[in-house]
Parts: sequence; C-alpha cells; structure tokens
Amino acid sequence: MAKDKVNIYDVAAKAEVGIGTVSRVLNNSPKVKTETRTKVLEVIKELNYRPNKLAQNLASQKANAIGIIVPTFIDHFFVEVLKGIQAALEAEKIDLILYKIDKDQAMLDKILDIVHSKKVDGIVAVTMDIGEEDYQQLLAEEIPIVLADEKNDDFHSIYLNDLKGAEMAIQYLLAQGHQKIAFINGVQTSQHGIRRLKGVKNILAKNDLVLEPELLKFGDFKTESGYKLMLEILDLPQANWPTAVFAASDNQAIGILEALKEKNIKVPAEIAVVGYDNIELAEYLKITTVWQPMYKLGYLSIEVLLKAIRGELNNFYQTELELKLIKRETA
Amino acid sequence: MAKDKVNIYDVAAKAEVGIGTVSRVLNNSPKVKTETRTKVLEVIKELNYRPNKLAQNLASQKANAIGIIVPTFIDHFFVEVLKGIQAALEAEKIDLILYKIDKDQAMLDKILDIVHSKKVDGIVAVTMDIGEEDYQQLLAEEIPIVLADEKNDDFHSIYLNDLKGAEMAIQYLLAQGHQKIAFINGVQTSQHGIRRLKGVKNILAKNDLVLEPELLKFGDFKTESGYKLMLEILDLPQANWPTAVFAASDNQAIGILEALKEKNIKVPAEIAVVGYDNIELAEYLKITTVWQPMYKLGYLSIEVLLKAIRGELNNFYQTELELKLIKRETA
DNA sequence: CTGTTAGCGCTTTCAG
DNA sequence: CTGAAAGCGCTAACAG
Repeated sequence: MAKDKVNIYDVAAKAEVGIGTVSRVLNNSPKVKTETRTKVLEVIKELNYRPNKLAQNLASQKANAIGIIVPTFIDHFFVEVLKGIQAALEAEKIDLILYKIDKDQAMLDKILDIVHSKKVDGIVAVTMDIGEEDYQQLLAEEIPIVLADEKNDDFHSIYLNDLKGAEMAIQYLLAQGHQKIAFINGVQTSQHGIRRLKGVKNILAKNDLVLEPELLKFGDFKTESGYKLMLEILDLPQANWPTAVFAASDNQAIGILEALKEKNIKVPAEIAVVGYDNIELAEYLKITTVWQPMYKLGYLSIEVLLKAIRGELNNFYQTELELKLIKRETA
Repeated sequence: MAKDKVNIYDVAAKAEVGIGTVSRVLNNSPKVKTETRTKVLEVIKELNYRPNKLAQNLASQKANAIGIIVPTFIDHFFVEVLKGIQAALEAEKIDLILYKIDKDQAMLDKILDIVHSKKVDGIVAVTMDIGEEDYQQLLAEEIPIVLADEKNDDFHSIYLNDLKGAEMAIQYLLAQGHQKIAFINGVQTSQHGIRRLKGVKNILAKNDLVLEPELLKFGDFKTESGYKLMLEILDLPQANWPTAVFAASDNQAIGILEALKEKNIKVPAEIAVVGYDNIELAEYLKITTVWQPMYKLGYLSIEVLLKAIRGELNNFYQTELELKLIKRETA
C-alpha cells in the first residue's frame, strides 16, 4: 500500500538492480545493457514510478525551467510576447515559471532571489527597465539572462527601436499634411517613453516644427490614460487643437478614440490618431499604428536564452527588431 | 572568491553558529535569541546569501509553487482567467508554473508527471475536459487539484453552466422575434459544446421550434472557424438563411461578423449575432454576448486551491458561477 | 535557545 | 556495464 511514495529505491529493489542503474535508464544513459534497461522500464511502468524532479534538479544542479519576469501581468503586449515564448518552448521539456515584479518594488532584490533560488536555469526579463547600477549588480551573477524589449550591451538583449518607431509615426503624419501634432506619451520615467518623445521631437525639428508643451501629455500606457489626456487636450481652445495625435501605445489610442467619439469628432477627418504596438485590438478597431513584433520578441528571447544556457553563445547577443507602420483607418 | 556558491554552511561558519540556527532564522522560527538572529541576518546580508529553494523544497517537502494547466495557451479566455489567478496569487509568495497540455496528447500521463514531480503543491486545471476514467486515476493522487471551468463532483470544481448560458442566448433571440436561429458551435466533442447545444435545443423545443441541421455547425471556438462556417451558411439558398446566429464563443462571433460584413449583410437588422464569453474584444466590437466570469473563475480557483493545500477544506468545493447576458449592438 | 545528525530523492564519480 | 557511496543544500527532529 505504499501508494504514492514509490521512489528510485523501490524501483531498484523490484528490478533487482542498483539505484545507479535506475538513474541511468531514467537519463537515457547509453551504457546500460538493453536487457537491464527493459527490465527497469518494466518495473517503472508497473509501479507507475515518476521521478521527483525536485531531487533530480538538486542533484544535477539544473532546474529544467526558465523564468519569465514581467512588470505588469498579462496586458496585451505581454500576451503577445508570451505567445512567442510559449511557441519557442513548445518542443523543449522545460518548465515555464512566471514571475511578476512590480516596477515600484525592490526589483533587483527580487530578481536576485530568483537567480539564487536555482529554480530556473535562465531568465527572460521583459521590459524590465531597471537602473544602470542594478544591471551592474546583475552582471555579477552567472545565470543567463536575456533582456527583452530593452537594449543593454552587457546582456543578451533583443529590443525595438523606440526612436525610429516614433519617427515613423510622425513622419507619416507630416506626409499627410499634419502640422500640429500632439503626443500622448506613457510613463514619464519610462525609457521607452523618453526615447519615443525624442523621436517625435527629432522629426518635428527636422521640419522646423515644435511640439507644443500643451500637446505633450504623460500617462501610463493604458486605455484610461489615453482617454483622460485626450479630454484634457480637447479642453484647450479649439484653435489650439492638434489635427493629429500620436499615442505611445495602442491602449492609449483606444482611449483617445473613445474621447474623440464622445465629443463627436471625426477620425481621421478632424483629428487623426496613430497608435503604437499593433495589439490585436488595433486591427479590429482599424487603428493606424506602429507595429512592434512582440511575438517575435518572445520567440527569439527564448531561442537566445536556450542557447545561452547551453553555452552556445560566446558574446552577448544583440538584435534590434524591425518596426513597421501599419496604415489603417484612423490616420 | 567563492562568488556565488555561498550556502548555509558559509553563513553558519561566519556567524559562528550551527546551520540549524541559520535555517531557523531563515524560516522565522520564534525560538532564536534576538541577538543571534541579528547576527545571522547581518552575515546573510554581508554574504548576499539567498537560500537555494530547490534544496529547501526537497527538504521541506513542499514546493511553494502551484501549477496551472491549460489546453491551448493564452487565448482570450485564458488570459482573463490568468489575470484572476495572478491577482489571487499576488499576496502569496508562491510561484506560478504554467503548463500547456494539448488536448490531443496523453493528457493524463503528463498531468501525472507534474503531480509526481513535486514541483508544485497543487494544480488548477483549466478547461481540461479529460475522460471519466482519467479522472478516476487522478483521484488516486493525493495532491490538491481544482478543476476550473469543469464540473466534477470528485474534485474541487468551479464551473459555468453551459446549458443555462445557451438557453439565455436563445431565449433572448426568441424574445426579439427570431424564429430561425443558427448555432455555430465549437469542437464537436467538447463537453462545453455538447451542453450548449443541448441548451439551444431545449429552449427551441420548448417553443415548438427546431434547430435545422443545416443551421448547426461545428468548428473550434476560434475566429477563423466562425468566419468559415458562417460563409457556409450564407451559401445556402437565401430563403434558408437564419435571422439570427448564436456562436459558442466571441472569437467565432467575430469571424461571423466578418463574413457578414463581407457579404454586406446588416447586423442585427438582417442577421443578428450573439456571442459567448464576453472577452474584451466583444466590448469594443459591441457584440451581444453571454458573459462568463473568467476573471472570477481564475481568482476563485486559486483561493480554493490554496485552502485545499492548507488542508482547510473538508469536502470538495463546488461552485457554479453566474452567467449574464450582455446586450449590445449585434442582437 | 542552539548544535548535531539524519534524511529529502536523485545524480554522479569511482571501483570493479 | 553496474553497484556502492558521496554529496546537492536545506529542514527537522533530538538532545542538551
């Protein structure tokens, strides 16, 4: 009646071999006589034995798992990335542990806990954006880490060019004849936001235009924020209204569209809107947007991480993924 | 230079105590002199020591992690459920391991691997829908399992009443004056699909109506399937067209809407559409649909699982979550 | 209150 | 090719 407690010793005993041998067949070691292997395998079936991975991992010093660290759980962006991650992991027999670490917490400390926990062989940190000194500390750790959506020469990193993305959007708007453009940005301290803002200003400057202070807003990349900030802009005297709005995320663009609809303002006739990300919703809502290859970001991150774990990488892998402007009906 | 290899012995040595004491402060055991604790804590900081959780887990026989088993990764339904799961887990210091198990695989075998792996203290299986005999086998295992979106008296289970949901939808359509209704279902073998079909037929029969065989389609709950199946229906002589279509998922409803748009058929004037799930997109696309509380499903699943793990549950927890019809613009 | 000593269940030399 | 033994790093009695 030793129900579930069957372990490697039970198998060894019943198969009349040593536990070493059982371990070998478990790990497909080639140096086991076929006959012996068959017998052990038989007993394993009989006993419905399945190894305790905790013990396996501790003994072998590898976790057979990877960790994904995300700042805010399951928003559209991460869902896409996760899909790519899952796809890349499909074939492997590697577990996926999801860690959510809030931006405002002691991120580094939590990450170090994970690193030292030995529960994962490697980590993909998505849009982490921690400070430079924190990165330095992380460098001291020997575990493979890939930064997704973050450029950093001291790590494997796969990123998107925010500057270029913003430039594409503004360039397009300019080409459509817009001169007075508003930019509804995300979190003010976000590196992504900062770089996108720079891109906006760059192109504007190149065309002898400026971004009016009253047409630059900071929020948090979410729908609600787009809605509120757009309303603020519409509170300005109508003469000051922009003819186009560039949003730092599609979620914000959606909020902007709602605000516009509420005020009965025609899009794009009266005010054009360009989003950022190309989340699935953007397609359904026909939002013109800057496409970020999030799925690919996830997929590639895992590929790189697995290579790094296997020691197949000699240098830090660096790749900038291409962005694309997707023209639809809002601009 | 023993960089990262600092373990409990190093801490014990430097703090001039036994490893037992270190372990005790690690686990907040009350029976440690404050003075000693302080000293140990100091050394821990100094050495930047963080426990190896693999070892902790093996020794303590608990994983401090739970596993989520999903059939198809990250679709709208699961994303919502995951949000709930994450929210419920927020406060706990419990890891979340995501397992994807394809429907067509040897599901039970994979689940048993997970169970015996000892990497998780409990499991939430979402929309698993394995056979009765498989459930029986699972019963033999001592690990807490909660079935989310699946009713089964032998497990903790939190579910939605498919029959009722389908009935609500059809009832509503009937009230709107529709007599000729089509049902675009999901996978033919899905218990959810089967029950929803039953609900549809129930209400129809109660009103002396029948579901025309040509107006009953089976697909796979995805957008593409809704699109294709609707097109098939529109291939029928126009006299045979339904005046309303009920879809087994919002994803399918979206596909249906696309097909209708392509054929320039007005919704709901010419053909009304009712979806199922109330995914986020449904809101933006103004789809009338049956709301399933997916977030709550996830949240509650974790609450129940945690209680089960802590041994606070004496019986199998059973709850049916309420559905709601959300009237919007497609019907 | 604290040190010591067994394990937890497996992997991995090391002999043979 | 295979058995025995030494850990992996920590928890949990058990003495004291």
